[in-house]
Amino acid sequence: MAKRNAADAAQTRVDILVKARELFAVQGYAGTSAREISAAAGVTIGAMFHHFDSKLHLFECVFEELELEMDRHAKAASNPALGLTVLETFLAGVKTSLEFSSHSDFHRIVLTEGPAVFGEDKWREIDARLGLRTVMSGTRALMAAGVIAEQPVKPIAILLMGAMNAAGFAISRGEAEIDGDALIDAFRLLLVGPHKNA
Amino acid sequence: MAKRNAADAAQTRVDILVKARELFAVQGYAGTSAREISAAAGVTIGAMFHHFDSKLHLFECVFEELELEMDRHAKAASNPALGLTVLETFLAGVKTSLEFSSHSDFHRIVLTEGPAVFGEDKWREIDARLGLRTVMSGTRALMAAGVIAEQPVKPIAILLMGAMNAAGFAISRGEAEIDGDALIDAFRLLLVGPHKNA
DNA sequence: CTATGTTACATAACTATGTTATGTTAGATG
DNA sequence: CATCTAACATAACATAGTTATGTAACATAG
Repeated sequence: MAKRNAADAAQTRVDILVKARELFAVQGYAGTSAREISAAAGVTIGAMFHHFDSKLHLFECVFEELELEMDRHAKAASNPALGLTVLETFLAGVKTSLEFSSHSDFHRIVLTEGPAVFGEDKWREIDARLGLRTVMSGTRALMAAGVIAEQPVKPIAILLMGAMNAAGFAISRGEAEIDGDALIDAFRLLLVGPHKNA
Repeated sequence: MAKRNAADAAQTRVDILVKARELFAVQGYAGTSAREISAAAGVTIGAMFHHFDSKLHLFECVFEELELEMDRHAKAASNPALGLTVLETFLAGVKTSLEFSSHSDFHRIVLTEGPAVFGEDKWREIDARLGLRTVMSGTRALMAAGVIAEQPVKPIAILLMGAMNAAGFAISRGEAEIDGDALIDAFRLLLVGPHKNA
């Protein structure tokens, strides 16, 4: 078969993206060959390279897709919900992002493969552009409410975002003693300090 | 030339390790070919594969070397120094580990390439075995001293270790507003909370 | 409706890579 | 001195990403 219509071609492209995502998520970037992806998608390598400039470009497209999904979830969660305190609103955002970080596709492709495939600088640039702004705004709210001490916002936001990422990693390991609630509790206590509880 | 003595062979092995470390640190694992390493070390590929089973094995050896260096530094810093408070002793440990995380070799090879090359599970296993115990013991000291709230130690230790890693990443980027002191200050305020200062 | 061009693929060749198989030689050992 | 083995070198191999080339269906112009 050769050229069908534009809709068919778009479908082929989607098929490739779907299979690439599945394989990258399980086997990683280096562990997945271009031929394996094209075979899984039911097309030839030539077709794949017709739709994507390179294997790296294909990975970028899968990566971006996951980023956009994450972004959608984060925006939904950062909605200043009904009657929650500043702290609990922040923690709700943390919990959502944390759940997302533990999605195996996102975790493997964005968090693990991303830095090695793109190089750190480029990856951090993307990560900061996407997530740090949200965390910084939440952090400012915490400071304004007196939950955390007044201080420059960026350093503390970096620490909190790092803690969130680490929590996502920890959850995805499925280790004993560690689950979302335990980490959220730890986050709450970390922010509130020992003086208000006990 | 062929077989010299055992000392010469050991030197050859070291030469390969040194060059592999340099190249992996700059170009990453996938971006560095075995032939490039052997050429840089002044040997043939055959010689390289005589000393190391595979490219992965060579990477493992470089990785382990960096881990041991880190371990040595961490132990030196966790020495309960003269007259420091529990908090300041903990922060001194944080600062040392943070400085190390910003070493480009360690950062690239252990923190960035490691997870992608080994896979996350194996990498986390190594990371936890090496670092988490130290952080947990420091965390216990903080709790005993009343600096942070009484709670299960592992979740909070995971968050703190994640924050430390993120701080190391941030520093290595050389971004404006961010340096070791700023992050240590943020760490101090995060632990102490708003109630003791101001 | 036919001619033409473009798009969407397929096939196959090219190069570089990790790896392995096969030498070859110098030093240790008996 | 004979032999064995360790320390290399050389070359072949399979697979990877990539590219060049071919081909057929569809859209469009006339």
